Amino acid sequence: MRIELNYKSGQSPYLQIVEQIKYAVAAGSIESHDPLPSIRSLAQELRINHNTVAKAYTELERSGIIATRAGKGCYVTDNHSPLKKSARRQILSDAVDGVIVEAFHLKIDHNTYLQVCEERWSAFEKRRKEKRPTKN
Amino acid sequence: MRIELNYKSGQSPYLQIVEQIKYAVAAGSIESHDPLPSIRSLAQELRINHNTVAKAYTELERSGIIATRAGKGCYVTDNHSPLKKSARRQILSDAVDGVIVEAFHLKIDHNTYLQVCEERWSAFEKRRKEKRPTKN
Amino acid sequence: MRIELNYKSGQSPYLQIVEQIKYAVAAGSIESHDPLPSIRSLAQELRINHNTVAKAYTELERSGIIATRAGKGCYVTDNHSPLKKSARRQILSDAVDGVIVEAFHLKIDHNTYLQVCEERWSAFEKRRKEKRPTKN
Amino acid sequence: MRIELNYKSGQSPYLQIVEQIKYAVAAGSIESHDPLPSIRSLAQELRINHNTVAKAYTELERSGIIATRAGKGCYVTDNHSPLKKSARRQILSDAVDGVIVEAFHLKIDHNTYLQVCEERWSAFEKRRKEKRPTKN
DNA sequence: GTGGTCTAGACCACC
DNA sequence: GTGGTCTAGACCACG
Repeated sequence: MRIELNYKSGQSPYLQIVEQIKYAVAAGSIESHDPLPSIRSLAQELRINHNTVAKAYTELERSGIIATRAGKGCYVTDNHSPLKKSARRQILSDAVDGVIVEAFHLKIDHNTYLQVCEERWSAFEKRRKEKRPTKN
Repeated sequence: MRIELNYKSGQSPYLQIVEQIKYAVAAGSIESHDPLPSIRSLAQELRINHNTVAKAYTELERSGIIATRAGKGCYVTDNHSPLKKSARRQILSDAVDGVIVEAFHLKIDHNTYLQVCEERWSAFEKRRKEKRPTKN
Repeated sequence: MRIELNYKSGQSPYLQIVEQIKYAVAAGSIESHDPLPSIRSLAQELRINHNTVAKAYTELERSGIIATRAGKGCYVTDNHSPLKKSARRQILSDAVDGVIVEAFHLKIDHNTYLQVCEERWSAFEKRRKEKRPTKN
Repeated sequence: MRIELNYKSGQSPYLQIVEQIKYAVAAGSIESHDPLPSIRSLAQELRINHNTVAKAYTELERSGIIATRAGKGCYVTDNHSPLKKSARRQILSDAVDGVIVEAFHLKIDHNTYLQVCEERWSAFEKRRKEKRPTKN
C-alpha cells in the first residue's frame, strides 16, 4: 500500500488517505480480506501523527470499506465491485483537467506540460522502485 | 458567472471559489477586464459570509488573475503569473504529482495516463477556441 | 522578537506586523528556520485579534518569507522570492517612487538623495554583518 | 503643488495627500498664505473622488496647517518653522530603510538597487517637466 | 454602492 | 498545544 500526501492540494491529509485507499479498493489493487498497514507504521512512513491515520481508518470503517479486528489490524471488507476501466479513466480525466487549468494560468505551453507529465511519472516510478526494490 | 459550493468535497469554500473562477477564466467564460460579482453579492448568493468571498478574491489577486480597486470592484486581468519559469514549473509538478498518485491507485497504466493528459489538453484548447472564435 | 503597533500611523496593524517581521528577517535578528511567535500568543501580546496576526502571517508566507505547518507553527524560510527579475524590480521601483515623492516635498536635491540611498545601504550591510559574524 | 499617490503603499490616499502637504510646508516649498489647489481641481488631477481630497484638507485644517476661507479656497497658515536639513534628511532615511529591506527580500543586488534609485528619480523629473513645461 | 480591516468567538485538522 | 477556516457584525476609505 503506497500512500502519498500532497501538502499543497488544500485537502486534509486524513482525507487524502481515505481517498487513496478508496481508489485502490475501487481499482482492485487491494482485494477483500487484504490487510492494511497498521496505523502506527503508516503514520511513521508518512511522518505524520498516528491520530491522523486513525481518523482516516475510522472514516473508512464508517463507509464500510474496511473493518478492524481489535489487536489484529484492519482488513478490506467483502463486496467491492471494482470500477470499470472507463469509470476509473473518468476520475483521472477530472483530475487532469484541474492540472491543465493550472498550466494555463501559469502560461505553460503544451510541450512543457507534456514534459512535466512524463517527468513526474518517471520520478514516481523511480521512488516506488527505490522503496520496494523486491516487490510490486 | 455561476459558482457552486460542494460541502461534501472536503475542500474549503474559499478554495472552491478560487478554483471555479480560475476555471472560468481559463476556459474563456470570463474574459480580461470583465467584472466579477461583488464580494458581498456573491456572498449573499452563496449564502456564506462576505469574508469568505473576500479571502478567495484576495487569493486570486495574489495569483495575478484578478485586480481589485477599492470602491470600484474586481476585474479579470490579462497578465498572469509574474513567477519565474522554475517556480511555475514547480507548481505544475506538484499538481501533476497529485494526479499521478490517483492514477497509481486507480491502476492506470503509463500509456493510458499519457493519453488522458494529451486528450484533456486538446479538449481544453478546443473549448477555448469555441468560446473565443475571433481571438487566440 | 519585539513587535510594536503604532495606531497613529494610518497603516493597518496587520501590515505593520508584516513589515516588522520583514525588517527583523532582513536585519538578521531572526534567522532561517527560527520559529516565529505563535499566532495566538502574539495576538494576545499585542492585544489584537488572532485573525489579524494570521492575516499577517499568511501574507508573509505568500511572499516566501516564512513557512507554516499546521499544528507545528511558523518558521523563517531561506529561499525568498520566486518572482521573475522584472517583477521584483517593478516592486522595488514602486517603493522607490514613494520615497522620491517624499524627497521632492522635503526639498531634497538629487545629490543628497543619492547619498542617503548609498549611506543607508552601507549601514544596512554593516548591521547585518555584525549580527551574523560567521556567515554571509 | 505636485501630489503623487502610491496605490501600493498600503496607506490611504487621503493620508498620502495630508503627508505630502505637511512635508511641503515643513520644507518651505509652500509658504504661509500660499494658496493650495482647489479640492475639485486636485481631485480631477489625481483622478480620485473630491470627497477624498476634502477629507485630506479637513484633516490638515484640524492640524492647523491650512485654513479655508469659504468661497476663496485654502491657504497655508502662519507660524510654520521649516525643518532643518538634517531633520528632513532623517525623514528620508527612514523611508529609504524600508526600500532597502524590500530590496533584500527581493534578492536585489547593490548595483540594481542604485540603478533603480537613479532611474526612478530621472523618471520623476521627466514627469514633472512634461506636466509643467514652463514652471519649476 | 464598492472593497478593506478588525473583532469576538466558534469549530476543525493536526501534533 | 499549533494553525486554518468560517460566521456575524462592525467601522473605515473610496466613488
